[in-house]
Amino acid sequence: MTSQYKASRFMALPERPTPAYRLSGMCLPAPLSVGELETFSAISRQISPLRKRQTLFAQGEALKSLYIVRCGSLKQVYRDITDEAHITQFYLPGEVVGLDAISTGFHPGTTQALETTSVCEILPEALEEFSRKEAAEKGGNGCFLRVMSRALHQERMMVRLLLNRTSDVRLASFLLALSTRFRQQGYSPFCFRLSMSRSDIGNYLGLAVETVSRLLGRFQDLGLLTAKGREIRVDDLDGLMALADGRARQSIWHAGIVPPSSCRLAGMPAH
Amino acid sequence: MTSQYKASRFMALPERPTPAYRLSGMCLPAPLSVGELETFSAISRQISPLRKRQTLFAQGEALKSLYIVRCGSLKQVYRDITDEAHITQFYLPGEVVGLDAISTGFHPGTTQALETTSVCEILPEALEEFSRKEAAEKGGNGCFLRVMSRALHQERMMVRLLLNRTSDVRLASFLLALSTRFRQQGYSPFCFRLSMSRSDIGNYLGLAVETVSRLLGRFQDLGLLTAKGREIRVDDLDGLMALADGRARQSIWHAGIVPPSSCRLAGMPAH
DNA sequence: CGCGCCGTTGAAAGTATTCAACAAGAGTGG
DNA sequence: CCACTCTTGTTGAATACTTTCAACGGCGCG
Repeated sequence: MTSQYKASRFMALPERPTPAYRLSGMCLPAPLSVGELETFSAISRQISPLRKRQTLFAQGEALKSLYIVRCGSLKQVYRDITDEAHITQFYLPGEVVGLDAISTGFHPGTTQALETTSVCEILPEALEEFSRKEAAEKGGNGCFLRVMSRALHQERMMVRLLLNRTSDVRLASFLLALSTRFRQQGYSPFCFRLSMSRSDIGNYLGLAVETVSRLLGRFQDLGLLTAKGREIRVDDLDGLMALADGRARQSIWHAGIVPPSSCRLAGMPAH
Repeated sequence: MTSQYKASRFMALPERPTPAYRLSGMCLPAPLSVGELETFSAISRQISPLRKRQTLFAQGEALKSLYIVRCGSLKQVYRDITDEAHITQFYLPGEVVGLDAISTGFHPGTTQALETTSVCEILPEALEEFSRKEAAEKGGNGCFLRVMSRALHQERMMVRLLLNRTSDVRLASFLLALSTRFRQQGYSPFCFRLSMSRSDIGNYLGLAVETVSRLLGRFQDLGLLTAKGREIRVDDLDGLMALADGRARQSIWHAGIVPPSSCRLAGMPAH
């Protein structure tokens, strides 16, 4: 492990690429950076908020616009020929929705609000105009391409995360990704509310609902977090990260139930 | 099955999007269409062939160019902090290599030839020039964006394929994808040679080597194919598809060993 | 208030991995 | 060209992990 590079936690830095990847926290797409968000905001317009369960677009619908999530969250569901539904992505604030429809011009999956959600619409005309200008100025490596490339990279990391990893690593990674996202949005990374059901999480991570439930219970026993319905409080972030990175000593089922370290609640609001 | 896109069996058609997805065969990226290939050939130049095991670029290297595979095959390996290697993609002829490096400007994984392989280089200057022209003509939905979007979509399908599916479905899908690719390249879809080891396949599909080996043996017992080392002969394409689509009657381990249907070798050269 | 969905828990079953041993092939050097 | 060695592939047995099935409590919504 060559050491010439310092590992940034979740993402290679442009100036100094991470030579090896940390999988934890790769469970969700990264939001746009502040600069990108500004860029896109300039060419987007807000549309009326979606209510819970309302769809932004349905599978098979023609691509009209791309969207950026402002607040709230959505899930994207691909339905296959056996009529099974697969949740392929959760979209949180700052994320671009609809990129996977560009190739065919039709949305490959239904996208649906998990709670009251507001999104901005990027009209195709505005995007074209923007691309034209951008291309003229900077050549092919536009902002938009970078966003797509990042999505591709992250989807690849997701595959690897889900593929060889055990259920506990997957769930820990997912929770960490959420925690990171909440921090980025200025919310507490320790206390948050899941907008998706256990069943959605299980579907997304390729686990049975029962497994998700059991794991949450087990995480709680281990003092990693406190879960009450959809409210999550992270009690031991380091422990959760160790688990997600595969650095955990052993299977969580064999681990004795350790009393939580005294410092774990430091600085946290009691919920 | 029109068409403009040959792989319509696995891909939504622009005129009539498939409302629901068939996962089988989604194990590999689709090659460029004939039109796209022409477009990119115009701005690319051939470089000297890579020998087996030679790398095109290493993880962490700066993105210099994109590449299109002409003949042969490569594997892309991401190495994570625990020093585990994950094969994220096999690149076959017609596929664009390096898209996932655009976001950071550095290659997230090492890409290495599995056999003697020749690739074309798309120089960044040429690509920029091309993008500029394309944007000026058609706006933002350029050829290049479509290629990226397709890659994203396929990576997503890959996740779903690998996530809930059993090992037999995964391997059958992978073999079918290969078969399809060989047909598209004008080779026999029934007889081909795997350029990757069992271990590579297992890594890519998230299975232990032993499992891959056992499954190939079992497929053979079931009369689906004949495997001799890395030479594969598909004996029952429909059966393999049924398996990949999850339409198979039951677990392959419980299925009795059926004598192969009489027509299964029709039109096939004895190898 | 009742119904349906969501979440939890236990027990049984299945599926894939790990470990171990061995066979076969490819590459290397004498 | 052959012997040697290391990698690749195969097979069996034991183990581990996750799912499935089943039952039940709770909550929200009509």
